[in-house]
Amino acid sequence: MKRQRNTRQRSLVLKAVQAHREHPSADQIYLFVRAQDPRISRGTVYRNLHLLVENGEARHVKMPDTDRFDWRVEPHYHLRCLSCGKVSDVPIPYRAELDRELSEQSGYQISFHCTTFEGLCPDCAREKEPAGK
Amino acid sequence: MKRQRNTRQRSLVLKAVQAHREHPSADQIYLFVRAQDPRISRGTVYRNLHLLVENGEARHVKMPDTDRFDWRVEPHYHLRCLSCGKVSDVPIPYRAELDRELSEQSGYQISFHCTTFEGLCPDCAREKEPAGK
DNA sequence: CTCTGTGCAAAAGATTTGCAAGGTG
DNA sequence: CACCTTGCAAATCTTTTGCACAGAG
Repeated sequence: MKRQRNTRQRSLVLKAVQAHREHPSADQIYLFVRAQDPRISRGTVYRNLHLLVENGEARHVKMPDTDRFDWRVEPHYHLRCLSCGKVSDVPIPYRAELDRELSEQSGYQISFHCTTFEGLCPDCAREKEPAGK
Repeated sequence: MKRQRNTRQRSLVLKAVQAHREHPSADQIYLFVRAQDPRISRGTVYRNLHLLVENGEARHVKMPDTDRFDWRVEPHYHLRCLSCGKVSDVPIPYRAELDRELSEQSGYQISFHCTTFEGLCPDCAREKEPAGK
């Protein structure tokens, strides 16, 4: 593995990821970090985000709109509001046995699985219901 | 709902989706259809793919690399090879009770969930193993 | 005829990359 | 001082869109 250096930019990006609980996008991280270092570039933020993910210090979460990043690295499921796009963690525990089960059935070496629930959050549901329609 | 017309391009796109079992990307569909109608444009293919999805005649599958389309519209899980990118259907049945369970726990109106397993397909696993690391 | 759909090309986003200069170990 | 990193800008890649014209009903 290539020897990595501790740069100011790198640690700013890591702190930014850890400071967010709302599963921020790369661009949100960029804007957040840039508030502390106006010279930082998007390229640097993207490069460092990928490094953090490779190092296991952050997690990459694929979402229909944009990719997001998560300070929680242990496997867990996500919940996304179809209306406002908000992403939250899901209280249902990760089912590792599914990976084993499918490995046997399919012959694949399954590493993990990602589950994302989609629906309306309470706020958005309230907004659409009342009118009765 | 707006009245839709039956155009040659539209049915070509639908047939193209139904002709594929490997979860093709929009661009693969475009190339496939263009072989039959060299004048068709990417815009038209994208527009028709979205219409088919809205009409419930095809399904949109989000993947880490590119979005893909699936002729099977009933809910089911997917399996993707981390090495070659191949996507297959998973024999494990869709668990609708999770949506109900999470709806109660979270207060969201959950519509559905997507699960994608990732790992090495038998071919790619064989390619990496033998040398014994 | 009327209005949806198409083709083309430009626009839009998000992310990646080449390169010279900078900064870390 | 070697070489990993950064900034900047240009390049990609995928998908979307504006508009005048074509064609389905």
